[in-house]
Amino acid sequence: MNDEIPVVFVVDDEKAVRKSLARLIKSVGLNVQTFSSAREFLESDPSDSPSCLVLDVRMPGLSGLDLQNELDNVGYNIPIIFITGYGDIPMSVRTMKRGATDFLIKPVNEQDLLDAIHRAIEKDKQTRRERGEIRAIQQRVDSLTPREREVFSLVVTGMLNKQIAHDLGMSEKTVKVHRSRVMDKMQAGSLAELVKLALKVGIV
Amino acid sequence: MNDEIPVVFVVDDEKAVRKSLARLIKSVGLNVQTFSSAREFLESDPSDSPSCLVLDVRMPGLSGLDLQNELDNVGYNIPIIFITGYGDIPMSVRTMKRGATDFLIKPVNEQDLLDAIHRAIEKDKQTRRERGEIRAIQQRVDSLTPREREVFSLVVTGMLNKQIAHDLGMSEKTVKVHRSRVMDKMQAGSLAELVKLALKVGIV
DNA sequence: ACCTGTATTGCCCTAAGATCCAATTGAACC
DNA sequence: GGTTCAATTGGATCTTAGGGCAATACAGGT
Repeated sequence: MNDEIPVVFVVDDEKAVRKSLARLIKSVGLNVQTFSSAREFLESDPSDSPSCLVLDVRMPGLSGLDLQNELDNVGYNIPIIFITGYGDIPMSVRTMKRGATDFLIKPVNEQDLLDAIHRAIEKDKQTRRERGEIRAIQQRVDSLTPREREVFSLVVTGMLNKQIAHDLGMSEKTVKVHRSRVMDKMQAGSLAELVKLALKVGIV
Repeated sequence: MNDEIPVVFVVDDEKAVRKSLARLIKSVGLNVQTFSSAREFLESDPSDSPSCLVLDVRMPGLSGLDLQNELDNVGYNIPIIFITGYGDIPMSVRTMKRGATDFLIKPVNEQDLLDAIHRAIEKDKQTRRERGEIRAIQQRVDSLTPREREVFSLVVTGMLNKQIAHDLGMSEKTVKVHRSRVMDKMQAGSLAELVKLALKVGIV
């Protein structure tokens, strides 16, 4: 999934710009998908391969800024490279503070854009790697029963079985059984590993 | 140390700007220290209290951008708010990518600047908290003897005393002694806590 | 009624970790 | 030469953790 060919999404209302950007991006061996509006992009299917978004700031209908907000709201955080012909400093600063990876001005320097794209793709690969790992761990957590989850969260704070048993009002033996299942389901070979897994999914 | 009154450093070559910014910042109860050049700021003592830097981009001698680089190189990462009368988009983007917290244009809107300053101060407080914690943990690690450190790093991977003893060519008994000292010196009440400490200082 | 998953507990036994006491060796330092 | 510290090991004891086997209980679904 991560070794697929990266895709660059281009959203611009001018057909000539789309064509020229697509040609440039294809020339370095990357896949391209173009959209003539933010709406059109929002209605497309999220990509499974590493990707980034090259986005015109000013467009009829939803602007590039609107799209950035919208993607942020739905939690689809793809690296965004803005390109614009009219932007001002406050606009560029706002988008950068919201997490854009770059902000280029038209006419865009080809090498600058390609560099930005490569950085963005790398960044996306990295976040996909991390997310994938978190998801895998979270799935294991989800497979725990309610009781197992309780024991889990207390175990990783360093509490002894005895204390956990007292806290949850059960016998020490029961704690041991749950604890053992937790280690199994979480695929942890040791308490140390279990703690690391817990930290990665925020069960502190 | 963190509950001291925050300090805002102002670096601008124009005296009038310094005076006006200082007056504004003082008016909301913050301390101010002004500098007429980047050099002057670099030669001052780093602050112990939460602080941020309000920095003019264009100045004779070292520019604001140069100062940002220099501070980055020496690892003094104070939140920086740029202000400028002449800046362009690429410049603002470059500084933001390098970690500036804001980039405002002259004449600066007073409320915008104060908002930016408060955000920057909060950010600095946060990084100071985190750094302080890391430093405290690192000091404990530094108090470990070489052998204890070795045992430490193996313990937090989840290895058993027996395995550690074999790996390091010592008896299991010796491992236990080192391990016990590690728990003591690291002030960890349990293996779970020890693992958390190890992760915070990057001993994975 | 029957089966499954979850939760619970008891007893027993082994392995592992924690603690306390005690001792030896070598290197560094005064 | 004496002191201090790091590293090492042994023994004895106690506490924890983990696993096996067996059993009870309850809820939901077929």
